[in-house]
Amino acid sequence: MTRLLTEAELPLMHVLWDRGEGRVRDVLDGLSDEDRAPAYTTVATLLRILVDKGFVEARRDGRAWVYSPAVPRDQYERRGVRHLVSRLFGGDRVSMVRSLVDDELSADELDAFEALVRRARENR
Amino acid sequence: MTRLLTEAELPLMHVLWDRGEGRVRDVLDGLSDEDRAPAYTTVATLLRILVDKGFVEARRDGRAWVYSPAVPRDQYERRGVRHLVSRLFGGDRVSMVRSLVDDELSADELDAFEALVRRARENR
DNA sequence: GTCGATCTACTAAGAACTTCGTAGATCAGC
DNA sequence: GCTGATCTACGAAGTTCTTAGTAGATCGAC
Repeated sequence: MTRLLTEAELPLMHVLWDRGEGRVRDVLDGLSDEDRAPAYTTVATLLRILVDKGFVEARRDGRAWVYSPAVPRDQYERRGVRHLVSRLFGGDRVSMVRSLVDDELSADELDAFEALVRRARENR
Repeated sequence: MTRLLTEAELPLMHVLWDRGEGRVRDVLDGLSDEDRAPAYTTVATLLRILVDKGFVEARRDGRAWVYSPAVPRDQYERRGVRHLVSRLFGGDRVSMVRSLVDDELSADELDAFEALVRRARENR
C-alpha cells in the first residue's frame, strides 16, 4: 500500500511539512503562494481525506483539530521518485538521471550532483 | 498544455515507443508482461483517447488503424521528470538527486551518475 | 453469398478526485 | 442568554479516469 498524493493533496502536505503542524486555518494561510486559494471547507475536507489515507495525523485541541504529517517528507519524496523511476524508466535509475542530465543542467547543478555522488561514496 | 499520461495510458505508450508503431492487437500483445492484460476494446478506447490528447498519431491501413507515438519517449520522460521536480521538490533538481542518492544506490549506479555528469561537462 | 473472425465506433457504468455549500455545534463577548 | 464568528461533519455535484460491452461494418474462407 504505497499510495501517492493527488495533485490537490500535495500542496497541503507541503504546508504541513514546512510548519510541522497546523489547523485548517493555518494550512489555508500556508497555501497563499498558490495560484488560487481553495475554500476553507475544501482544505478541511482534504485534510480529513489525508487522515483517512494515513498521510496525516490529527489530534484534538479544544474543539478544533490539529494536523501533522504522518509520513516524513523525505520518505514520501523517495516514494515519489521510486514511482516515477518505476513507471517511466522501467525501474532504471540511471536512465532517469540521464534524462535529467540531458535537460540543460547548469554548471552549478552538475557540481552539486558530483558532490552528492562523492559524499555518498564516502558514507559507505 | 503539458499534460501527463495517466497510469492506464502509460503502458500503451511504452509499447508504442518500443515498437515504433502498432495496431490495437500489437499493443495488446506488447502488454503481456503487465500484471493483468486489459480487454481488447479497452486498449482500443485508450488508443483513441491518446490520439485525442495528442500523444499518439493514427494512420489507416486498410480498415484498421495503425498507431505511433506523436511525442518522443525522451521528450516525455523529461516532461515527467520536470513535473515531479516541480511538484515534489519545489523545482529544485538538486533536491531530487539528493533524494535519489540517499536511497541506497549501488556502487555501479554511483559510477554511472558520475560518468553522466562528466560527459555533460565535456559537451559544453 | 454465408459464416466466423476482426475491427471500429459508441456508450455506459463505476471509481476516484476536486470543490464547496449547508447544517449544526461551540465559543467569546456583550 | 443572545449574537456573531469559528469549526466540524456530511453531502453533493462536476470532472476525469478506467474498463469493457454491444452494435455494426468488413474481410477471408468455404
